[in-house]
Amino acid sequence: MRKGVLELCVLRVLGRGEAYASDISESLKQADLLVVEGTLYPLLTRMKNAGWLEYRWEESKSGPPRKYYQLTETGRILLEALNSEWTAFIDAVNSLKNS
Amino acid sequence: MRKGVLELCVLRVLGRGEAYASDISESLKQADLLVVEGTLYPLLTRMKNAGWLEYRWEESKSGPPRKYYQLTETGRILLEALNSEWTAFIDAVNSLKNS
DNA sequence: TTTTAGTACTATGCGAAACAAAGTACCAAG
DNA sequence: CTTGGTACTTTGTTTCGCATAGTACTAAAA
Repeated sequence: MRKGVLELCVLRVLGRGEAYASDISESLKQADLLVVEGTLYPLLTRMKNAGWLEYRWEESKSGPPRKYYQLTETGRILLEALNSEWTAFIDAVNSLKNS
Repeated sequence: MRKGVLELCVLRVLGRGEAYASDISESLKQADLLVVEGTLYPLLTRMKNAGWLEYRWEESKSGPPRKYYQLTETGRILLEALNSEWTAFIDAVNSLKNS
């Protein structure tokens, strides 16, 4: 059911500031949106390749270095666009209830 | 973005009474949800095979006979379940906005 | 009567997305 | 130097929306 909406979710999370995969995963989890590694990592790569995200490496004290992602200008514009699309979509689906 | 939600849409339309493919297509179109033949027919077949829908043939005066679909009991139960899932999902995604 | 147009359903194949599973690599503690 | 935890990568599978082409039935035009 959530297919295609995860992009919006990731954009919304990153709209609050930069984060690396585990941060994002944790945010989604707290919103009751469970996303597994095999979904999140390829998704982030796709979004980066599309020019919506960029990242910088940062060393970690407890493990390998992390990719900290943040929105690009394009990503910010897309976020606004998807926000509108999302509300329009909800309205469309909900208009089918009853009547 | 609408992946996996089309099922719910079709269930909602059929929740209002039996209909054949073109009826359903028209209802979705009026809700601003454009669905093409190549999507709708396989979807109806999948849902029928899953036991959520059943159909009866009816002759038409202007063309080949039509499959009039209606919800099965299983389909009605699923509709209720997906309605709940849908609102929960909306809440989850919207909880990511701001904060 | 044969052809054409419109409607309804079927069949095949493609591409993208979510996911599972296994693997690589880095670090710290024992 | 092995073990466990963390972070990212790679590969393959399944499902779903969609495009495309095809079959079949009816009615009206040529």
